[in-house]
Amino acid sequence: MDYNYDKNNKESIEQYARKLLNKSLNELNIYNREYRFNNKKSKGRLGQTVEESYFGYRVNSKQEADFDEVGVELKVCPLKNIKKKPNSNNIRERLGYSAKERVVLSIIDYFKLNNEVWDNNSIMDKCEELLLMFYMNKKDVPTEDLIFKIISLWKPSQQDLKIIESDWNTIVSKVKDGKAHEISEGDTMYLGACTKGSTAEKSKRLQPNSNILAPQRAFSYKRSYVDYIIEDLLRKEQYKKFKLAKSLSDEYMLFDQKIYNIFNEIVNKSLDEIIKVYSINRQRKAKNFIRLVIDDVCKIAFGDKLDNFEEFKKANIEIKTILLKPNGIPKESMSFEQIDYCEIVNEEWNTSTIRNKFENKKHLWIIFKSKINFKKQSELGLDDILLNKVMLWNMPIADLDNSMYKVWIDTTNKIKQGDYNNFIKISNGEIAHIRPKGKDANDLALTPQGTKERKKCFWLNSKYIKEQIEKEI
DNA sequence: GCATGATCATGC
DNA sequence: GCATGATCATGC
Repeated sequence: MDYNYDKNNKESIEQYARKLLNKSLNELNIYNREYRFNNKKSKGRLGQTVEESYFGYRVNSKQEADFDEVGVELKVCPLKNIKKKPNSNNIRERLGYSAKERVVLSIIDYFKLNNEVWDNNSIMDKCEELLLMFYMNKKDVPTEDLIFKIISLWKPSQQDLKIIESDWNTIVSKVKDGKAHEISEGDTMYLGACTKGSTAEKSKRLQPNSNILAPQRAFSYKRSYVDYIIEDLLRKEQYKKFKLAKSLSDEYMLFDQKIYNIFNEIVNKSLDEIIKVYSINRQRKAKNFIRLVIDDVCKIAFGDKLDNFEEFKKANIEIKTILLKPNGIPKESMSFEQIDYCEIVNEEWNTSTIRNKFENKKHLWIIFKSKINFKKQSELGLDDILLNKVMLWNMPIADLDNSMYKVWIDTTNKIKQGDYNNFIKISNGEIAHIRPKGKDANDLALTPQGTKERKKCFWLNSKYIKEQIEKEI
């Protein structure tokens, strides 16, 4: 695994960090990664390992932020479980999460602080924006097995910042008054000055405006404030989960009409021409080359791949490209996702994955047709392949509950009996059949019998697809 | 020439 | 690392 992020891009750093969500370092094989630096092990090992082994930079206590190119400081912070309150309005309480500790930002240099004003203070300069990585602390669990629960960039709101500013001023006043030794965490609201050091006595140091030694202290977010941060991030996380993608429809036109309009402009054009019109740059290498070109077209015409739009998610539309032979029969049958052998045997038809898939799903068929006969597509020139038709399709309920049901029940029964070699074939004359689909013949999936079998999936027969295309006027 | 098994680049 | 969206290869 590489340190696969762009240190000049906050979102890239956050995205990379979020790969650890609900995982431990061990699960990503990070802990066993060779240490990039030969630092002696020190306290706070999880944070250090994240910095050195996961992000690949040397642990420092330098003045600049950890990701100083973008002004983001990394903080790896423990959570603890509290008793869940299922009816709470507070997501944190419902999940039973709480901050185990304050978040320590940076050691206070009393002499430096003595000369600072809020507007260019060093603590917010370094720590205004944090990359927070909260993990669930568990006693007796090795650090490399601890699970990260919340990972996000975060900075205080403008409102909070006002209070943090006032807290900062409270602390600074004491230093300026020669009362650094009297500072207490209780003085302030969100931003605290906590003691830092093995014992307060040992850590005592000089202060600028008095001869009395003061305990070493660090700026920190108080535990109660960290609980609020956690709630804030969990809410945002929920929002992310349910956030709708951007919408393709606008006030003038519905999304399907927009799609037809774009594709109608290139209907009867060859792939070659389409690639030129849209200035697409793509190697003809992948087996789903035509599909990738279509995705490229949509990125240019609509700004994104179609399945990223709100309407495609809401209406559950799947895009399929089809290549017809000159006689109008698709060259290939149409494959779907793998069968989960263990899941399908516990399903009932009416609520089964496959019935759901076809009842609640539409397809956007983008149909090409070859001018000449061919054995394999790669023999064809791109100018032999013409865009033929674009249509939305969904499976008629009668087909679903008759032929498709037959295929499903036969498959399910055979899996239950442990017979993986006699599924329905295309020659059985139903609308679909079962066929392998994997990396290769050794790509196996677990069965309810505990054995492993080749991965297979449902395929819609090419003849059936032809009928469905022609049914459409 | 079709049916079926095998395979592959790509994107997340 | 693996599923996906497809096409390729082969045997009858």
